[in-house]
Amino acid sequence: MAVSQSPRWRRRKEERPAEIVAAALAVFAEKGFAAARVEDIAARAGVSKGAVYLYFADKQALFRAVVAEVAPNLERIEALAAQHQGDFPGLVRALLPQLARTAGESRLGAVAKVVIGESRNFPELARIWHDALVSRALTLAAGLIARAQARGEVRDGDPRAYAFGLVAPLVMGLIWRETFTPVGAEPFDLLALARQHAETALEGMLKRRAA
Amino acid sequence: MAVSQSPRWRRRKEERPAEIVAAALAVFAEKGFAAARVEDIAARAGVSKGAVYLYFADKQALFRAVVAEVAPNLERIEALAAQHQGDFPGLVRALLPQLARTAGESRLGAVAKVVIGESRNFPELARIWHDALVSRALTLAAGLIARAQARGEVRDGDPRAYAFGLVAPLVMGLIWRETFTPVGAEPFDLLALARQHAETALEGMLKRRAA
DNA sequence: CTAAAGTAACTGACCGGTCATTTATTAGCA
DNA sequence: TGCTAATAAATGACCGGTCAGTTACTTTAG
Repeated sequence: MAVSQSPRWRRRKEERPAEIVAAALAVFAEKGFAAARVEDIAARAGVSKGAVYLYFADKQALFRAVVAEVAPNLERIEALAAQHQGDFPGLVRALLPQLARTAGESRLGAVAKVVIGESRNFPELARIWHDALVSRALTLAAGLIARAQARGEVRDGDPRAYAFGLVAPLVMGLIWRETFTPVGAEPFDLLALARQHAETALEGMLKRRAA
Repeated sequence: MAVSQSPRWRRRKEERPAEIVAAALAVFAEKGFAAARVEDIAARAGVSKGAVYLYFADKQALFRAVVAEVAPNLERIEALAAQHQGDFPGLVRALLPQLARTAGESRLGAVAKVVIGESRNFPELARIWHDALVSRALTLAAGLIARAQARGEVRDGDPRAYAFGLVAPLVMGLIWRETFTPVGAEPFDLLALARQHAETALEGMLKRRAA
């Protein structure tokens, strides 16, 4: 007999880590850090639990890899901001919707939710997330605003607070989507929110034009 | 001999529940729902683990009690809004800082963080929180805005989106305080944020006065 | 044939919830 | 007033289940 059985599994040293990280992202997003079972992550990656530990030292290392996977999405935004030529309103009108789109596509919001929820138990994760993403994004925005103030486009006021006011509704919308929409709350159209908020915020921040 | 020993414990049926809820609030805020140990809550309340189960059916019931404990803080705000006479700007200038103060004093932010973090595992909690607090607050704000629009004070636009833009920075600030400040991020002055944001948001939302 | 990729059974710790037992308090009675 | 029985508050040892991480073994592939 012995019809050449297809092997029960294959050795795929190269692609395993990425597959495991993708699976981990999904399971962490769904369950949070503590409640995510390594065995479920392994199963979703089509691998046994033991195999996960061939590539990652422990569960936290796995989560760090997930954060590293999601973080680069910010860079698209940073690039966009850096090469922008026009005035402040044009920048905001381009950036906010782009941010809404990027965040909507990636699982950024889901990971953010996990970080927020587990920050006290795993401060290390909160620090990584803060340094790699949140702080950078806020500094970027505050810098753009300060420059616009220097050019006389934007009113006086704490640039960090302005930056907060600019992005918080979007972040809030993301968290809303991850937290309340699944339990039956009315969903938000992130993109529409971003567009209306961009206009409102600009109206609030810009100096009145000389008539 | 028998020098009257002070008893090892006392029977205090009346005050136990409140004490246990207070302890639970602290421990949940610090650890999240899943990672909070009932035994730690009991210890902090000065009671054995078994005693907790004399007053609460299970861990979730305990969390529901915590939510019920924190929720009424919103009612002060609602009352303030209901009895307000003046115009929309006055209302916003009163409400936002008051919200910042109330939220700052109570452990509202801490509980919110827990709800966000565990919403997928305990959707029941998310639903309770949404119905008892978030939805009510948002509906309240949207209603006030819609009325101001009807009076011609506020520009056209989705009232819910405006409401989001109005409160999101504060909520974000709360979450920031609970999540990133403990790991060394620069803290925010919530009250100052509320004040500056109130002015900016008003400038953005109000119709231009006829000159 | 050998190295390393992968498996699966196993271990040890942890924790929510239970329950038989102990102890404070109250009521009843002389 | 002092003694005792009855009651219910509170304890803490324990059980059952879960799960991160380990390890002895099997399978693939050069």
